[in-house]
Amino acid sequence: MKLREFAKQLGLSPTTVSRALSGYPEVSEVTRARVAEEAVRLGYQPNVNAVRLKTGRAGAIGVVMGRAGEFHFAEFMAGMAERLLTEDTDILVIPMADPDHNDEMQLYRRLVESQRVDAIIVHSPRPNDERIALLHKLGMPFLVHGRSDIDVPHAWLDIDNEGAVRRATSHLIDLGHTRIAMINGRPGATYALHRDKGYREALQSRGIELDPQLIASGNFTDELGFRFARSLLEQANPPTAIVAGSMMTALGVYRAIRSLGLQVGREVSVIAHDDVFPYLTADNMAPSLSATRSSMRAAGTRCADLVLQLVSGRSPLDIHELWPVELILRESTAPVPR
Amino acid sequence: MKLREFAKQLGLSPTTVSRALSGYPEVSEVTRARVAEEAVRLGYQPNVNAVRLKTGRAGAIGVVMGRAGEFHFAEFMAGMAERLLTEDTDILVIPMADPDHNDEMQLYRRLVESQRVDAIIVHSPRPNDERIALLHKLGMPFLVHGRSDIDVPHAWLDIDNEGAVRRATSHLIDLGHTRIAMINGRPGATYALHRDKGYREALQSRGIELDPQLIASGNFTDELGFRFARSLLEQANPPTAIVAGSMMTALGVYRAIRSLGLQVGREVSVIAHDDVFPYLTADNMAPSLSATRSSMRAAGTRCADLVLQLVSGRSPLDIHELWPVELILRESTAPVPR
DNA sequence: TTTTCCAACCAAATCGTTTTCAAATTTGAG
DNA sequence: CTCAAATTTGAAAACGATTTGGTTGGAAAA
Repeated sequence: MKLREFAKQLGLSPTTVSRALSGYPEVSEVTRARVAEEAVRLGYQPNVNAVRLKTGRAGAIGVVMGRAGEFHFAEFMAGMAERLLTEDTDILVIPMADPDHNDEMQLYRRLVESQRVDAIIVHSPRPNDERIALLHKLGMPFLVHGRSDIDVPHAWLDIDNEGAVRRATSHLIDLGHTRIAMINGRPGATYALHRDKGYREALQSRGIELDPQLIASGNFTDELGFRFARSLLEQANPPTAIVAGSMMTALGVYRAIRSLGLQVGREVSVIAHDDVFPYLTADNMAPSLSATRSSMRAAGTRCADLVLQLVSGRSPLDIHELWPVELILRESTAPVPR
Repeated sequence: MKLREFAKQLGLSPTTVSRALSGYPEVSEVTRARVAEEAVRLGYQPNVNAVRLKTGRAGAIGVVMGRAGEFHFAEFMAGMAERLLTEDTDILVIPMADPDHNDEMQLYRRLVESQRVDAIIVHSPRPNDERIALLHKLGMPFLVHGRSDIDVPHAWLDIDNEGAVRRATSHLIDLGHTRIAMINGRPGATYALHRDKGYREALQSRGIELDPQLIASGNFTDELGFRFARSLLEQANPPTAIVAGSMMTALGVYRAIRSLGLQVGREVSVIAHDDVFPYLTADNMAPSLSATRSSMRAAGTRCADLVLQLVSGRSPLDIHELWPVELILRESTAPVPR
């Protein structure tokens, strides 16, 4: 059913019908009601492609998906989806070509030029992130999920990674731990730097010297958690506490501790960062896992919301949200054993 | 840069340029080369929305995302993305409104009518799935990831859930187990039925009577695995083996077994289904987990491939792929203890 | 030399909307 | 009751590509 026929059936012009449906003021309320009603009855829906061509709006926001199947991704998307449900906006998932650098810029450039999206969400930015510079230059609205130091105005939403790790580490120090290991994400991303900073500050402010051996970084896999924790615990002068970057690494860490006949929350304390997954909860681990917690899903919802605001004209300059992270203490943390 | 200007700069008509770029034969090779080259140099890219309006192709395939943040999702998508990278096709993620039924049908109907996608991938179908009937009726190309008994021709790709569980169960029986518990997915989906069937058949063919108490079903969370395994193992006449529906439930099952002072691969054997996640591998669990394995990512890639074929005219009637599932034995399975 | 054919190109119609500008109708003031 | 102002409606021009149905000029055939 096209606008043409639909309008004819109503005995109106396409103009009026279009206006009635898009809520323009210059159409009488009685006509509008009739049009709306008949649209439902006859099942008229404007052709998206025509609308998009005419208005120049793409009706979609783009999310570039990394190659490594990050398990955060689904949650973030689910959050976005929740917000966009009522909106007439789609989520476009763009596969990231190669980890190769040049290619990635090319990808963004082409995405912008193809006009398939009204805005883009950039994940895991680096302190000096070219993507941000590029998108700014190209004039494409975008929201950064995470933070960047780059000297280009941009909207962002991030969680307080630094504060989270600082508090986690501090709390372990309060419990008497001094040898505290830390598993970070892949180096490069700002959040990894922030976590590192939080960790260092906590140690420093309490006069504990940093041992570089106690820091690892890499993808958030259970394997990383296991290998690193295991190798540390086997060494002389092992850590008595471990700050894990994610739920998955925490699983590996738990396993490593157990595999050596030690007990989590006894010989070794563990705190992890929990993005809140429906299928794997910190509370359910054994012993239950103390965690810094921040909902990935909520972040997705809010990001979608902010992007919509961006698209409808809000300045990126005043969109800066730093979300606090809660520290939830459970059984995996205990005073350092004497 | 629009076609108009671009053509003018080349001293050609829009017609010729359009044809040159879309590979039509009635343009000389020398012109085609020149056009292609200049397009890159001047950065001309056809406006997607105009192309879509004119051709009626949406240039996207739709994936409806369930509300529960399934962790499979990201892997499947990553697989799709891999295939679509070189194609000029996007992935459109459609949030599923409500678990409410009517609403879901409405969602699909509107999705089709809005012409935003050229094809749809339907996940976790039920034996008699209305969505399939609807999409068929509406003439929208679609691929079912999973199987359905519905009497409507459709393309599908599925893994051999029945065979997988049959083999897993059989193997446990070979090891001497007779009380074998089974954790299934949410009832309703065909795959859950298939798994159930595989389980029952294995028992029956070996003359073991089925105990309904030993079967649980629900979302694939670690919590389900834990609660169910724990409650069973505390009962009189506990199972000596457990078939877990997913990696996450397996985690819960491991935890339950340990929490009772028992050992996985000693007192209790475990086999799970592994969709192959980069961040959580069966091999890394402790003890390493015997699993029926089938790559979700590979399924995504192949589904994308098949959908592209569907869109370009291949009949859904001869697209039926049943993937075998490997059974990989590791340390979590052992002969029943005497 | 004339005719036919083919390769290479182009003008203009089209896809289904939105939106500008103008016309028709209603309302309200005098 | 008239006329201007305000309210509703419409006709037609976009939006930027693809594609139908021609031209054109030159080579091959007659």
